[in-house]
Amino acid sequence: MRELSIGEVAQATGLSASALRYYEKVGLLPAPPRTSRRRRYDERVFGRIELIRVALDAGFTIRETRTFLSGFAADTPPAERWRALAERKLPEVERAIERTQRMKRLLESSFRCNCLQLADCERYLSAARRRRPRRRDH
Amino acid sequence: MRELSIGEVAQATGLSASALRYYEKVGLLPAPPRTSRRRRYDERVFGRIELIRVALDAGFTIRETRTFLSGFAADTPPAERWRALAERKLPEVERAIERTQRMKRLLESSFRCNCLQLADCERYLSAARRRRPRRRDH
DNA sequence: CTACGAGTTGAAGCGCGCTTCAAGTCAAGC
DNA sequence: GCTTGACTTGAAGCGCGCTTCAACTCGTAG
Repeated sequence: MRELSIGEVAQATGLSASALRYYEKVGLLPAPPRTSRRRRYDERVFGRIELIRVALDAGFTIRETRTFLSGFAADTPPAERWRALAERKLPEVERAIERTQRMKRLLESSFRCNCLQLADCERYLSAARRRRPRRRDH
Repeated sequence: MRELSIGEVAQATGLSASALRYYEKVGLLPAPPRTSRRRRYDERVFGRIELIRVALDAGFTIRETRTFLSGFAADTPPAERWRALAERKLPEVERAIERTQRMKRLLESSFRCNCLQLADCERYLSAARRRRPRRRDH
């Protein structure tokens, strides 16, 4: 079984060496054995990295990904662990979708005003504010 | 025309006083006159703040918002300036939408595997990697 | 006189996922 | 013996939009 340097793993996965070191530091990747301080990976690291990428691509933070990979309930099958974490994550992602869609709508539709100067917009909005109820949604 | 303290403006807009000071520092809000160092706003600040909120809500960064508010082409009407900036911003926001939607799909659909242990997933993925072409989309 | 509360400033901190830097280590090739 | 190049480490930096902090200044009320 061929051993790989960090550079080779980086090359093969498209990640940077510094990212791999970082993943190790934060506990996503197990620390591989070393030969005169240099990391020597074996091929199984690719599976692990794939898992990490899927989790991060799905929007999980490093911390959440670590929970998935090495956290609680090691006896529960991965698919079920994923489902549990995903269920908790979903609302957040859905809010993100809505937010970005709102942003798109705002970009496309806002400022139909005919003001010739920003100052006119400002005066108009200040005046409108006195007539309308104020709302903050955040 | 009533003068307002930073606290009153904060209260009325739902922003924090520190955010208002920050907006002033980065050039989104003009520096109001001061009475013994304290900011004294007049009502027109509300129009300005409304403009800022719309721009930030639409996804513009502080820098872009500043460009919109006080940047180039002061002779061009606001609506047109907005359109120009929005057009440049749209692709980015659309990418964000697609990204979050991909995240949602990943959360919902991934990990249909039947592995009982993560290690099984890892081995499976490492093996799959040897058989399939590798792709990195980022 | 004293205490309080709301304001002031510049600098530092935060969370996130890395990257970058400085300074060193090591093996192989010439 | 010297250079090269890939690696090592811990610490600091980044971009973003603020927040938080320490130390100070005022005006007013009691």
